[in-house]
Amino acid sequence: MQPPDISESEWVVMEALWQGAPQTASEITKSLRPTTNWAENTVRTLLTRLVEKGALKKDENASGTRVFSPAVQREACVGAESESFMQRVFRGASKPLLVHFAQNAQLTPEEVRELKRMLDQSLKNQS
Amino acid sequence: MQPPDISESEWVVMEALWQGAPQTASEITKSLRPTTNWAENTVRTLLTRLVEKGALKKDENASGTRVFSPAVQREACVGAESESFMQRVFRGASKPLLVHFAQNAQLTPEEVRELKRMLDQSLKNQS
DNA sequence: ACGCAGTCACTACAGGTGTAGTAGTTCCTT
DNA sequence: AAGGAACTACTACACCTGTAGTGACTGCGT
Repeated sequence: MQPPDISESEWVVMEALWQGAPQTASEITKSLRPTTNWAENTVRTLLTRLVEKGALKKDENASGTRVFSPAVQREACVGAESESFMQRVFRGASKPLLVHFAQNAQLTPEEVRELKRMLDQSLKNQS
Repeated sequence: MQPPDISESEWVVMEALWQGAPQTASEITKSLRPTTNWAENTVRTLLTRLVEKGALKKDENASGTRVFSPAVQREACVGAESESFMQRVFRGASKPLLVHFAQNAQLTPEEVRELKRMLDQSLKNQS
């Protein structure tokens, strides 16, 4: 079960549900309103499409209202998107990608230390 | 002049031209054939769209055949794509992004050393 | 002079996306 | 019981994308 392809607007909805599920359509709409200003029907359309794609599951709560929850893990989707992005823009090469982001990120010394530790770790786990 | 939005197939064509320009439509088609197997008309459509978007310029060579060259720099497009990817998938946070790719990349010890150097550099240049 | 190969601008068409609108059902309120 | 709010499934529609096909023009080889 590869994670399905999730479009930009759909990501916004998924994020809301990864942050807390299950939620009803109107709860999601309300929580997104400040940032997106989408009509409720827009959110509903996205929800429907995400269910069709298998990214969400639909259920009913005690009062008979539909509620939605993720059917795929955020990590899996992040992985898939990242992979396809790396292929497209960096021709699949992770080093140039890391170079690019390392140069453009404004990291604190603390974050740099942590990343360097992770890089060392990644060597060890490579066995 | 922000770099225009370039779709997945369009990237393939752009890469060919970033690698060497100017080129005619049939030259590009031939050089892409092994990997994409696209009909020449497919490539021509992509070229036309890229010219419309302002990503390519069209010109004529000595024998009157149209030739194409990039009108935007690869670096600019990579930057724009990277930014939008980071926003969408990592909510704009570069550290989690770097963590993700640092963990998943299979880097050689040499590459790790180099990256660590770059991270240090990025701290200094931040001033 | 004719036909074939290359080139070109147009057109095509289905599936995905962004962004809703409509119309029907249901339940709560007055 | 009637009106309105919430919910739902459908429908709409324009633009982007992937992937070509058509028909016209042209210059080269015979």
